Amino acid sequence: MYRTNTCGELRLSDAGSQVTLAGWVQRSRKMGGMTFVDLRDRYGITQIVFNVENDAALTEAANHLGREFVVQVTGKVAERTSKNPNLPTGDIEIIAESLTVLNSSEVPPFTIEDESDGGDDLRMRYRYLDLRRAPVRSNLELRHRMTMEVRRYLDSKGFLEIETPMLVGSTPEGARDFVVPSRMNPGQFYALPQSPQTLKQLLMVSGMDRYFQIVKCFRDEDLRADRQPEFTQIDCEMSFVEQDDIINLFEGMAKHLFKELRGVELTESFLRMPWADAMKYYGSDKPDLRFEMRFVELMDVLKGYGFSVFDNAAYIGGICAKGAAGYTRKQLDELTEFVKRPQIGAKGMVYARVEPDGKVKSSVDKFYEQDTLQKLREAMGAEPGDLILILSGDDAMRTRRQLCELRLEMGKRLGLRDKNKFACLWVVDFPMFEWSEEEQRLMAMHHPFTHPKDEDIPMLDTDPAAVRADAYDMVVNGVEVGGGSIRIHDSALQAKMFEILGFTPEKAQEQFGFLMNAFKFGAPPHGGLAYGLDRWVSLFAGLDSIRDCIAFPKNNSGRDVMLDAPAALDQKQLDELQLEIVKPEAEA
RNA sequence: GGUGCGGUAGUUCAGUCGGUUAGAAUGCCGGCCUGUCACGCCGGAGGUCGCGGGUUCGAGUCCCGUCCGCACCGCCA
Repeated sequence: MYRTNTCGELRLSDAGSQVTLAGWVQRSRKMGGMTFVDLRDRYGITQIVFNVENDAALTEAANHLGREFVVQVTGKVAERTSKNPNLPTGDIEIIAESLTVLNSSEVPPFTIEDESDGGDDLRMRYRYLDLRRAPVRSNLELRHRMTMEVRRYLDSKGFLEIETPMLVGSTPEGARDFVVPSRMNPGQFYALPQSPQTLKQLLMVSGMDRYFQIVKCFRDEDLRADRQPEFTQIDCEMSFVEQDDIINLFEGMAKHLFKELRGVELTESFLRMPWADAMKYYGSDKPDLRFEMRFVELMDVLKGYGFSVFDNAAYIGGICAKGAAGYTRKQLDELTEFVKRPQIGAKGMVYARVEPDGKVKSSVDKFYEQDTLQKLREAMGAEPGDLILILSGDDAMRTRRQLCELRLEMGKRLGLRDKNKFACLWVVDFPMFEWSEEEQRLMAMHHPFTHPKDEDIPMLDTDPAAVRADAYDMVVNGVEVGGGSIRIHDSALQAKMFEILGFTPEKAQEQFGFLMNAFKFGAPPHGGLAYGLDRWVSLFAGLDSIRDCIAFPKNNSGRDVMLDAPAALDQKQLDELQLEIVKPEAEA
């Protein structure tokens, strides 16, 4: 037996008992005649004490322990003469009687402590060491508890967890696929699923009725702090349901998770905001509602006074930052620089302070009389001490997106984006399509299996761009944590959808014939939703990047720096797969 | 595909206007120390300044290219 106890469980009540612990040497402190060793495992840290008065040879052995040595220690639990209130085990220590080095260790390349001295890249290279650190481990523990709670909740609602294949066919719509060559079918390729979308719909045709799966999905697109090429979805589908049924059930799950994992009791129903409102008032389909600061459109108020920037604008919008009238010229210049950054792209920013006496002082005072500025103040609902920030532009949608960035920045600066506050909502009534400049055609905004709103179906022929869908996203603190839709279950409507998306009937049959065929055999009305597990865990743990809750994540360029993948294949493997690497001419 | 920031000791970083032997902290090694828990004290070792080229009497520093990392835009049905 390697151990009788873990390094996290012994307390004062255990004093006097003989125990054996095993773990890693976190650190040792040599005091001359005595040596303290902090022994660490998954469960905590326990102090071991060696004393020359008890055993000189054993103490000498302890003095040669290095960081991260794996050791086994037997001894008596004793009350400490000086306790450490920072450790759960801080009231006791183990008076060592024997010491076995189970394995030595090289000096780790970074310190394995809560606050490591290692940079991201180095820690990823040695991720197995990084995972020894308590903060990283606790993220994985939270992730584990989350999947357990998801299974518990969905099982209680009658859901079946069913696995779907990882080797599937490539789909033309949507993200790029990771592809896998087939040795037995030379020249042909599987694709890894971007999501089990069509398969779960087929499970509904099979009568499975309530399905879920905690499943890896793969998308060969560029990465971000919140985007990995492989990520985990909580993928769900239900039959004989309307949008409200799905929203209610998964809102229930969200509340369950908040309660179990964060101890946050959410009693109110989540706000349901039409997509058009989200864009109009927040410039985003995933508004952060931890703070209000709604957009106010100011075309009627500010246009036509000779300020050409506004007079020529297709959109003028403002936000009101409560209590920020004291912003200095430097701070305002910083904000102007912020919105002018290339990735935001605004031309400039107009500001107006409401002074204690109610007068409005703006950066465009020479164009506007005080009574016009008072109309501005009224429109914005601004009070003395408030700061009004205004952006304008010749493209309403683009200007709203810029204003959205400014709003989020102001929210951050005013401390309104508290990681311990949670604002949940559903964004509903998404447009069915969006225009793709690159492809010069309509693309499905959600996916091509999404059911249009019944009342908008007639517009599929006349004005498809105006058609709304039975699609919904759950948004928490400005993060899209999940989304779904009611699906088309009628093969004729599905065929029409493909037609609008520019598929020929032959192409649609080739790519999605299996689905449309299945729909001919009694497909039930159905719909579903997928939650992004990594994003939920990041949200609950207050992480800046989903990498921190993934055991072995990829870096910014999609590489696994620990495994050094991806890598070239041996010629033998290439031959077997009948693949040929064509090098660029410059290299040949 | 694009933009920005970064790459100097094991690690995290500083390094002025281009100028002597490239520094600090921490870690590591050795010594001292019997109540530490970020122990303390003394001493020591440790550098391809990412790589290649250029400018210059002289480059960690300036220029060009390139590789790598991070953030973002495009992209992500």
